[in-house]
Amino acid sequence: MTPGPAAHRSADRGEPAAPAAADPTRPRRHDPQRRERLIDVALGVIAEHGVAGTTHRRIAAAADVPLGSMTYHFDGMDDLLHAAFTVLAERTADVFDATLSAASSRQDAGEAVVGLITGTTLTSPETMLASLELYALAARRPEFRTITDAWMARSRAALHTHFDPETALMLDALIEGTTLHRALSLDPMGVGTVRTAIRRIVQP
Amino acid sequence: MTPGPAAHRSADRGEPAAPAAADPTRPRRHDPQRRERLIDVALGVIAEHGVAGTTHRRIAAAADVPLGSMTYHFDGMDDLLHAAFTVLAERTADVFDATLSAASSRQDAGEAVVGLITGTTLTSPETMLASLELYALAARRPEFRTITDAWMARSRAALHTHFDPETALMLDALIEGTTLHRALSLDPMGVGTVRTAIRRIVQP
DNA sequence: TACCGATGGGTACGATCGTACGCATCATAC
DNA sequence: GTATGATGCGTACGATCGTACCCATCGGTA
Repeated sequence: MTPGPAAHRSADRGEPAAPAAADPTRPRRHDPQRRERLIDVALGVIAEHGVAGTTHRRIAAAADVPLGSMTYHFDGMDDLLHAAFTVLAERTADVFDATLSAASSRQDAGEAVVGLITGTTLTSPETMLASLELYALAARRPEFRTITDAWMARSRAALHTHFDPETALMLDALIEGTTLHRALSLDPMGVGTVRTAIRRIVQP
Repeated sequence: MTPGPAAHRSADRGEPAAPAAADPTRPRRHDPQRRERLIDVALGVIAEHGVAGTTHRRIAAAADVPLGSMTYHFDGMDDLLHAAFTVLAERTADVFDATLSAASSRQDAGEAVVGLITGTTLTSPETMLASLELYALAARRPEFRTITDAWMARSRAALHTHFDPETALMLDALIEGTTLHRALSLDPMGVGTVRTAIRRIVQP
């Protein structure tokens, strides 16, 4: 047995297999980072097709790797989803953290939040779509809750450096609802309204 | 051809079929409302397994009807999802409408919103889980947007009778974010915090 | 340089799914 | 009472999926 990163609990079926007549036009590739690349591609597939439409084959095709590569790098679909959503949460939280820690005043922080909501980094279609899928998954399956918990904890901590705990909680909820509505609504609320909402929530 | 409610664009394969030797212990049932019941059961299945895990067989088993009944009453999976989510949105909006129209003052309306958020009707696990699935689906597929659009329009209209348009928008977003966080968080924010947030948003 | 484990690559298998029928039987309109 | 269409029921088919292999071939280390 060849234990890959995602070691299988193997159970031989003792079957023959056709010789792997490698396509000469497609030589073997040296591809470190393949796992990381697969996670990236997986996030795109999740955003486009939802968890419901995310399959090993679809990801493999999108990443241009053979199907077998999926089972080598990931110990099943759940492991793949967990890895992908973890990356999503960490990336997003990193941006959130960095932006907020760059703010030097309470007013700056408020405006930074407005920028995050109305900007295109945190609320890109792909990020929003994948986040929604994560929420739906985490709400149903506790083993994915750790991802959202850590994410929310980081968000609150970042807000905490500028606002009192209760305000941070309310602000976090407002951010969530605003980004969600902006993603779903045909005519999303404008920047001015977002700014007004933030100001009302953070006032002493 | 027997055109059912969900007429098939039939294409005969000209195959024989085994005689339907009905199980004598399970006589044929007279079951009007079956379609409505299937929609109800489908919402439960969606909440429990997500759209990803929602299958005709699973719903049929949960509703204790034969598999064939699914294709008779619904013209495919999308039709089923559309019907189920439409019912979800209308039911939820009905409760929202009724509760808000019962409020006679601005203060009453604010307190009614607090009650909706912290109560158990609008934010039951099943409703929240199914709603999240709808959001994720609608964000990705425009043909489901009509459901969320109508839902959001009704919510805003209901809030509109008590608050100015901009406040209604902000309040709607806050409600969304708060219910979402309460559903995902391990220790959801308390009633007091919710009330404070609502008051801050609706202040003139 | 000679190994050898880590990685790349192809494919088969069993399970499950959506769907489409064919037939049986009831409710209802006449 | 009888015809007839709506509805209930069971099952087969082709597609697709997750997964588990087997084999080939590199890269790094001894």
